[in-house]
Amino acid sequence: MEDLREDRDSWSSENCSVARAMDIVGSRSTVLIMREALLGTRRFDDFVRRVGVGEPAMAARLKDMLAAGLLERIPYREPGQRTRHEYQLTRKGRELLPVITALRNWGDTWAADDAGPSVVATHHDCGEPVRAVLRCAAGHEITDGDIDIAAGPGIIRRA
Amino acid sequence: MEDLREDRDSWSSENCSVARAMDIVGSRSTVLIMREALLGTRRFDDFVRRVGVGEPAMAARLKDMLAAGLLERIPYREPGQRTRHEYQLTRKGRELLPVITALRNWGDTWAADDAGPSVVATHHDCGEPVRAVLRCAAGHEITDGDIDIAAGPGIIRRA
DNA sequence: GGGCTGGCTTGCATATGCAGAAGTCAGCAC
DNA sequence: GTGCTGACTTCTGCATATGCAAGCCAGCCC
Repeated sequence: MEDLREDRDSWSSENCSVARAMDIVGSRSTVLIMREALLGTRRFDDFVRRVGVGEPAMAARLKDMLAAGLLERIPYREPGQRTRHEYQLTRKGRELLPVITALRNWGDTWAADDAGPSVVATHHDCGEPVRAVLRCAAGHEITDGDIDIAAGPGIIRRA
Repeated sequence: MEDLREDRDSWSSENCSVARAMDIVGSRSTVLIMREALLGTRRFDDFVRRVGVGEPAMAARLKDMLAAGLLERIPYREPGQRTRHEYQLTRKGRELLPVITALRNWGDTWAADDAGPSVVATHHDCGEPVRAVLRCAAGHEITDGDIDIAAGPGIIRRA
């Protein structure tokens, strides 16, 4: 199996999924909004208060995230209230959970408060803490970065 | 098992590992430098060329990352050359691999080029593709976000 | 039809990030 | 001691992100 790290300059990073993902969720506030959305927050004011960002910034970020398809705007109506809109995660947005979880794990280990982490994700069925881990399609868990980098269909080779 | 999502306003996000992680690795260029570092890049010029960022920005980012402890500056000497320095990942930096992998997975699925992903991480032992997945300490794989949010030692309650 | 409230928008000032071009510096080769 | 090269630093200028304060608007209540 070829490992592309051995000749890094033989292929370019123009087509890079990491870069494209960062173009969409690469800012601090977008990630914190995702954190809150994954915790169940759906309303504008709650996002503003819980994320700790100003209203103008929040409105701009939510607009970007709607355009990116991470959230969708759903009308709802509480009894005796007028129609409002809430922001619900799309599948595209929900699937960022491993990213947020990996970030939280890393932060818990390397940037935690002296008191320790404030929250822990646990498995609903068994109550054990949940972590983002690397696993191959054959089911093996990857331990010390025991991976190769192989070419995908969209690779761009160069001289 | 209590689920903190049920009363989100009973605890604050001041002590948030996600936010702290984003303070360190929250910019696009930092993540792309991590991508390259995890692919084996160690020298300034290579980082500049492969990440596609200007020299001043790269110098600033690398300085931040040294200060954050993601990289360390190691002197080396090629025969017939003067002493130089290269940037090696620390353990703290290497452990961002699940974050980068989760981002790459997500980008491959939701923001890929028509041609498909350019590279795929594969398990060195078996050659199967590697993904970041959620797993609990008891070994169960988490499927549809089947998690609760429990209090950690550093939680900050409020009225 | 006037007030209230949630959900924004506008305006202004500041801070950070990045590109591009050019200059600096260290030290081995010669 | 001069040239060369990798590794930066400096300078200028623009674009984006964010904070704060204030204003606007829709529509249900009364």
